[in-house]
Amino acid sequence: MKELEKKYNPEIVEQNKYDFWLNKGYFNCDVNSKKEPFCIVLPPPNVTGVLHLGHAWDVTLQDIIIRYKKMEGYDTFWLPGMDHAAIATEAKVVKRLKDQGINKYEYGREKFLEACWDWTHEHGDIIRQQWAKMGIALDYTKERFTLDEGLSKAVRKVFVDYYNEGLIYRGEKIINWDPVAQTALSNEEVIYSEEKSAFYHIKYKLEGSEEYLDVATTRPETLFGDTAVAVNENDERYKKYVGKNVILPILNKPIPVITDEHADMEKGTGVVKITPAHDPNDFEVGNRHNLERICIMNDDATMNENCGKKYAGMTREECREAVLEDLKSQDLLIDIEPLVHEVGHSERTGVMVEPMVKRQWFVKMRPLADTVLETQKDKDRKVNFVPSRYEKTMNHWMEITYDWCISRQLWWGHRIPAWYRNDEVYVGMDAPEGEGWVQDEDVLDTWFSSALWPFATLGWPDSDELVKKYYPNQCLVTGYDIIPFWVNRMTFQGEKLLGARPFEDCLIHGLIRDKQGRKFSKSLGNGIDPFDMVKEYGADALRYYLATDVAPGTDMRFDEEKIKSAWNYINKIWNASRFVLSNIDGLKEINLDSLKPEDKWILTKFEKCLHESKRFMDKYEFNNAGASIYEFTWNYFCDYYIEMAKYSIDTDSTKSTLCYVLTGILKMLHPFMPFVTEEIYQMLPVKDEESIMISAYPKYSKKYIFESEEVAVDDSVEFIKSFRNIKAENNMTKEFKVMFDTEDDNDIIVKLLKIDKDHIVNKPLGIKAYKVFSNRIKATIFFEKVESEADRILKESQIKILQASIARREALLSNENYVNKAPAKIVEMDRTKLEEEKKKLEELLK
RNA sequence: GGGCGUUUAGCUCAGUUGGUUAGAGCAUCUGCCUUACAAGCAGAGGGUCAUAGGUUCGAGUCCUAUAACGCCCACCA
Repeated sequence: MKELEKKYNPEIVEQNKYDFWLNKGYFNCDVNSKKEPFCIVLPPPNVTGVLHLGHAWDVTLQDIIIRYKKMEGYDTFWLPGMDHAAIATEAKVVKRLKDQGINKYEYGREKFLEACWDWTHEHGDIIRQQWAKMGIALDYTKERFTLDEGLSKAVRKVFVDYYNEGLIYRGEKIINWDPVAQTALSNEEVIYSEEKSAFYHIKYKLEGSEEYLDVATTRPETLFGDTAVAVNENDERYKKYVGKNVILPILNKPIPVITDEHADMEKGTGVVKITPAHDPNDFEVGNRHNLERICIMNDDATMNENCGKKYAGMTREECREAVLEDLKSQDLLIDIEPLVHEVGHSERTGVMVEPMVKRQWFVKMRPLADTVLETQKDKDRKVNFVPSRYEKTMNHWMEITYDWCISRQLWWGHRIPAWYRNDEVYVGMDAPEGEGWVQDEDVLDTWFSSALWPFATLGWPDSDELVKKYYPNQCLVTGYDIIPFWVNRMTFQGEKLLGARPFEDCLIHGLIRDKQGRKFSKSLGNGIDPFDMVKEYGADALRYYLATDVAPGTDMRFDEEKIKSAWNYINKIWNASRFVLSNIDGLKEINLDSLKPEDKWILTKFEKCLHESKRFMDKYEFNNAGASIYEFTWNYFCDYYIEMAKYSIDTDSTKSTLCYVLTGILKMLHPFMPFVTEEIYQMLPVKDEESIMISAYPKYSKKYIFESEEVAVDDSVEFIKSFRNIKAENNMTKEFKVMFDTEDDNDIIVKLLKIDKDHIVNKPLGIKAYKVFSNRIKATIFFEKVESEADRILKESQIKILQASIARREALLSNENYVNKAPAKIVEMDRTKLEEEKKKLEELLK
C-alpha cells in the first residue's frame, strides 16, 4: 500500500486526476444509454477575460450536481461553452488594437474580426485550463461557442421566422445610445447610478412679450432640440398660454405651448420642455402631437450643426457650460437648484447613455412574455426557481418588459440577416439573388444568441437526437443578476421555439462580496483570484467553502479563513483515512454479519446522515448537506468510532465497518471535493469501481438502522461527556478512583476515558465524591481534594438549571390546553424528559 | 415611486411543516505533545433571535406596524 503523507497536500493530490477522468470519458454523456438524463448547460463565460470567484462558485455548484447525479445513476451531461460577448469583447479588442496604434475603422471589418477570433482563442484556452483546475466534469466533446456555425444558423433561423411572423421588426425609435462604443443598447445594458446635478430654471419668453414661462430642466444643452413646451391641460396657471408660442432661447425660434398628460403639475414648475429626439418621454409626447424630431448630436455625442456654429463640435458637457453662460448673459437663467438623480450609463464603457432616435431592429415582447406568464402558473410546465422567490423576479420582468432592441452597431457578433436594395428589404437565411443587395452592417445583441443556448447547443434546429433526450434541461445554475439578461430570455425563447421551458429547475446563487460586504471591483482593488486560493489550499477546499458557506440564493462575503477551515476539514478526513487504511490493509471483503454494538451504532448514524444529507442534496441545499456530513464525519466517526475501533482493530467487524463507513463518507463528499476523495478511494483495499466518480452513491437502507444499539451507545457517549466535563471542571489529576453502579460491561467507556484498571473500585471510598450519570450508566468518582468554592458554585448552578427546567416542564404538563392540543409525541417526550431530570436532580442532591 | 431581501454569539453564517435548554465554523478562556491528525484532542464561556404589538397551549419561525441596511425595477422633466 502506498504510504500517505502525514499532512494533506492538495498540490500532489490534485495532480493528474483531471486527465484521468477526462481520458476515461467519464465526463461524456451517452445519448444511447437507457439511464434518465440529467443535463445542465454551463452559463457560457464571456471570452473577454479569465474566470473570477463568481465563476468558481457557479461552476462548483454545477459540478456538485453533476457528480452527485452521475453517482445516483443518471446519464449526466454538462455542456460547456463560451460566449462571444459582442460588445464586451469588441471593446477589449478595440483597446488592444488602439494600444498598438491601430484604429478599428481603418483596420477594416475583416481584419478586425480576425483579431477578435485571436482574442477568443487565447482566452478560451485560459478558461479551459481554469475549468480543469476546478475539477469540473464538462463534456468537452459537445463544447460550443455562441458564434460557431450551428449557433449562427439557429440565430438566423429565429430571426427570419420571427420576422416573417411579425415578432421582429425594424423601426425608428428612441433607444439607449452608447457614444463611445457607438452602438444601441438594450434597457438591461444601462446601469443607473446617482449623480449630482441640478435643475436649471430657464426663461422661455412668450412670443412678442416680456412675460416668460419658467422651464426647469436637468439638461439645458438639449434645448436646441426643443420643439414645444408642455403643460398639463388641468393646470390653471398656464391655461392662458396654451396655443401661444414661446421663444426658444439662443436659437430665438418660436415653439408652441401644448398640453400633454406627461406634464405633471406637481413636478418642477409644471412646464416641461419637449425634446423628442433626445428624451424617451418627449419622444412619446412628440408622437402624440406630431412634433418634429431634431437630432442635435453626432454619434459620439458631440453637438452637431443643428445647434448652430458656435456649439457644433462641442461635447455634451462643454455645450452645457457654454449654454449656461449664454443664458446668464442674456438674463434668461432664473435659478440653479441642486439635485441628485439617477443617470444611465453604459454597462460596458461606463459612459453616460444618450437617448437617440435611430432605426434599429426590435423583438416584439408582449406575446412572448405572455406565454411565459401563462406557463409559470402551471407547476408541471414552469421553471422551478430555487429559492422560489426568484420566480417573482422573472414574472415581474415579463409583466413590464417592452420591445427588445437587438441590433448593435458592432462588428463582432451575428450579422443581421437582412439585405437592402433601395427601398426593398430582404430577410432570409442567405443572401438574396440578384444585383445590388447590401447586407445590414449591424450585428445582434449577444444575448440574442445566448437566449438559444439550452437547445441550439443540442443541435436545434437541424438535429433532434440530443434535443429529444436533453431538452428541457434538468437544471440551470446562475446568479440572480443574470435573470433579466439571460434566464428570462431563454425562457421565452424556449417556450416559443420548442414549446417547453428550457429547464425544469433553476438554481440561483448570489454575488460574492469582499469581507466588508463590498462588490469586487477593479477600482477598489479588492479582487481575489480564485486560482491563488487553489494554489494555497487546493481546489477541493475552495469548492467546499463555496458550496457550503451560505444558503441558496444569498450573497456571500469572501473569507479566506473559511477556506483554511475547509483545508483543516480535508486534513482531518485525510488523517482519519490514513488511520483506517493502515489498519485494514489486506481486507478482502466487507463483512457486516456479526457486528459489535459500536459498529451498529456508527452504521446507524451513517444511514441517518445519508438519509438527511440526500434530502438536502436533492433540494440543492449544499450548505445543509455539507453540515450534516461534516457533523457525522468529525463528531461521530472521528471523535468516537475511530477511538472505539482502536481497541478492537484486529476484528473483522471493526475493519469492515471502518472500510464501509469511510467509503460512504468519501462518496458523500466526492461531489464537493472530487480530488481528495478519489485519491483516498484509490487506496481502499475493497472498492466497487475503478474510480469513485463512476461508483454508486450509497443507498439508504433500514438494514443498518439499529435503534437499540444507537440508544445504548449514545448513552455511553453522553456518560463519557459528563465524565470528562466533571474531570475538567474539577481540574482532576490522574489520581482518582471510580466506582460503577451498573453491572453492564463498561469496557469501551473505561477505555475511551483512559481509566486505569487499578482505579476502578467496588465500594465507596471515604473521600470526596462526584456523581456521574447518563440514563443508564452511573458512576461515582472519588478523589482526594477538598471541595473548593468553584466546585460548590458549579454544582449549585447545575442544580438551578435542572430545577428551572423541571418547573417549566411541570407547568407545561399541568396546562390542559397544552396536553390536549399538542401532538402526543411531544407531550410524551416532555414527560420522559421530566422523569429523567428529576432523577438527575435527586442524584445531585444526594 | 414600485417590488424583493436582510437584521440570530465578538466575526461569518445555519436554523425544514411553529414543538426538548436556538446551532456551526472562526475567534476567546482552561487543560493536554493520548502512537490518524497540535492546522490536533478534551472542556468552558458567550445570544432579551432589530423594535413594538398580535395569533397560538407554544413564535427565531406565522400576521401587522416601525427602524436600519442592501438589491432589483421604473420614462420622474
